[in-house]
Amino acid sequence: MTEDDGSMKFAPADAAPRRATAMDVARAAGVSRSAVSRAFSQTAYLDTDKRDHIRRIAAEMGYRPNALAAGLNRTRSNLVGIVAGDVGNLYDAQLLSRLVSGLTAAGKWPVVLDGSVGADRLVATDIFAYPLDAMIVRGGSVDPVMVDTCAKLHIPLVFLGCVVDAPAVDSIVCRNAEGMARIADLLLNRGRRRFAFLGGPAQWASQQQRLQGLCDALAQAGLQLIATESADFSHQGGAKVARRLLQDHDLDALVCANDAMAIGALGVARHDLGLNVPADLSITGFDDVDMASWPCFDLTTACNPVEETVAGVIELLEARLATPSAPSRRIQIDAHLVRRGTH
Amino acid sequence: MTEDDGSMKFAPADAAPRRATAMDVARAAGVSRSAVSRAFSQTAYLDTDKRDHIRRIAAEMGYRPNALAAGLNRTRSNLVGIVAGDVGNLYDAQLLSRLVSGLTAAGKWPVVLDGSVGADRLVATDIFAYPLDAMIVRGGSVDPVMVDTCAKLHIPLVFLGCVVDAPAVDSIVCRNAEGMARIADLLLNRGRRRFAFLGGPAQWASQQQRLQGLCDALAQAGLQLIATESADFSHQGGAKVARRLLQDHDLDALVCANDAMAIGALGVARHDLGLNVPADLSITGFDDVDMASWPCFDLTTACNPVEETVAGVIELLEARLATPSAPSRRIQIDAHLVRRGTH
DNA sequence: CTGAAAGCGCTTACAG
DNA sequence: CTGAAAGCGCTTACAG
Repeated sequence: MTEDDGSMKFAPADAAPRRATAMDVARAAGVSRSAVSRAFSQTAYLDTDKRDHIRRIAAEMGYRPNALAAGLNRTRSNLVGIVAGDVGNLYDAQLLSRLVSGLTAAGKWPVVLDGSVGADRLVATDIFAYPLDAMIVRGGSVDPVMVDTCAKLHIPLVFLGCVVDAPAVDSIVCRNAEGMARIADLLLNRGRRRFAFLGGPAQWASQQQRLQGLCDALAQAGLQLIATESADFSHQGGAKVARRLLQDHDLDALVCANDAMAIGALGVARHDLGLNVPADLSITGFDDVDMASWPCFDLTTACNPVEETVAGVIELLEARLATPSAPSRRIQIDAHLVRRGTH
Repeated sequence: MTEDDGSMKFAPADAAPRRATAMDVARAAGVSRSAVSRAFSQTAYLDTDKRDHIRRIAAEMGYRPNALAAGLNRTRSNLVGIVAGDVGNLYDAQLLSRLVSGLTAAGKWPVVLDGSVGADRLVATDIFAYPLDAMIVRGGSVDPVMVDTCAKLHIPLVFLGCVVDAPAVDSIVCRNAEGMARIADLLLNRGRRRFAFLGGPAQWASQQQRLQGLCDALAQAGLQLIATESADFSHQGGAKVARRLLQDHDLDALVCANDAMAIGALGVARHDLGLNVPADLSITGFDDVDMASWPCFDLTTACNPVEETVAGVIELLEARLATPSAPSRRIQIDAHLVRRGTH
């Protein structure tokens, strides 16, 4: 009964309205489809007046060249996958956030994937149906199935947190052992002798390196760890295991594999066990997340610098895209000591 | 000099190796391109043996249908933009993380954008060149330019944190005023009378509603706020402004607009000013981030439930995609009281 | 300087 | 049941 009836046959109410295409703009502007395409190209020749005219009409119609269609003709999609780490982990959350900003600034669009589902399931999803320019994986251990899948699809990989030896796979890692040795030396110089290590999950390469760095530094001083236990890198897990360690052993230094667990341990030591940190006991972290500097924690830790890491990822990415066949690279980042109030 | 010389003319070392296409698989399997396409379609007819044969060869070659090319023929790209909030903010970080998981589970791939650059700049980027199925915006206030841009491109919008009245734009918000009234009632019942409000940036709709809810509840008790100040929703900002408020006024209740600021205020009150919380002073937050439940904080707050919010976003999204022309919807989420140790 | 045409990799009516 | 062809929206040699 309305005036729309005629057209409704062709455009039912529930159809998604179509986005304007170059053809639509060409018709509206009275030019060819090619001219519209050229109006949005940096390199193509087109009369300035004509270009302005086309762009004005396009703006009115809300037209933008469809990147998916354009991508078919190009070699790049500008889409980059990020397999996020455990975002409950504060360091991983900060890293992800900065990575998103860094990639955006580099002209790439980050498609964020939930790494907690595991590589097997990830590989089975249709994210690999998209011609990603690269995949960035944050994780503590290598996923061979991920490496294989990306290799077959010619998707360059950047691993963030562990080293992978495969063609077109680059890595960026922290010098964990050296960072931990700095912490150990600080504590040894302060006179600490009874050390325990509160570690993370064993499959994390960084966890093993941090433990190794600690053990080596202690060995040089003729000491060894009194106890070693593992938690899940979380605040809660750290608190729980720290309680056991502190109750079962007479310690003067509790070295934790990351800040979140150290902060959990700090709460247990001070509030539950009534220990005086740092008078009776040193507690240290690793990473230097934002929270470590809060006055209520003031945590002594080793800084795993996020900005530098992200800059490294971007550098690896751009080099790899420029030269797909280049040999694999590994960037190592120094973790410097951050002396605060808990050692 | 090597046997490869002949082919190198056509494939220079630095060209990105090409991904296998349906044509490549067709040749290898001795079938038509159409057959390959059908082998990967749920609905198309294809002899079972032939399908198995094609899929086996495809697996060997690492072939997957290119989603970008397929997307040209479909109405959906399965790409969804997320304009992330301030990820330094713990609540926003949790929300983003859960949103990524929720969208992935719903078969959508989240492209994460850095909201801190501002809508004007975002709209100018070429992310809108991609035919996004939808855009999810986390933010405290409306960006008209974002709404206009999405409308022209027929990209449905979901606002998360403020209500927008425009066609094909849905919203999901917390019942901020009611949540804050619950906190106020709790404190009034406990006998508090001298209230101050530590708010967030004025342009955030949620901030205004939280303030309003507090004022109304106080008015009903014949009271009004002694002081109101604003910070930036951060821990550090909250600490700084809380110090001023507590030094300048004789308060028995400091109501904060979010948890991060409340935790900052808690540190200042207890450690710097030597106040006894909750004996002398109540401090409350809003959101109930993970950290609020840590024993060292044990913050009384109102829970702004992340899971429920994410479920609501997904529901709005799916309904909108199913019926693009449906009237705009608004979902409201209840913020329930979480009584802990700081009131 | 600009239009018509071919091609990017896929899907899907259309014939057979 | 399956192949050849048209079309999705774009870019870019190729002619003019």
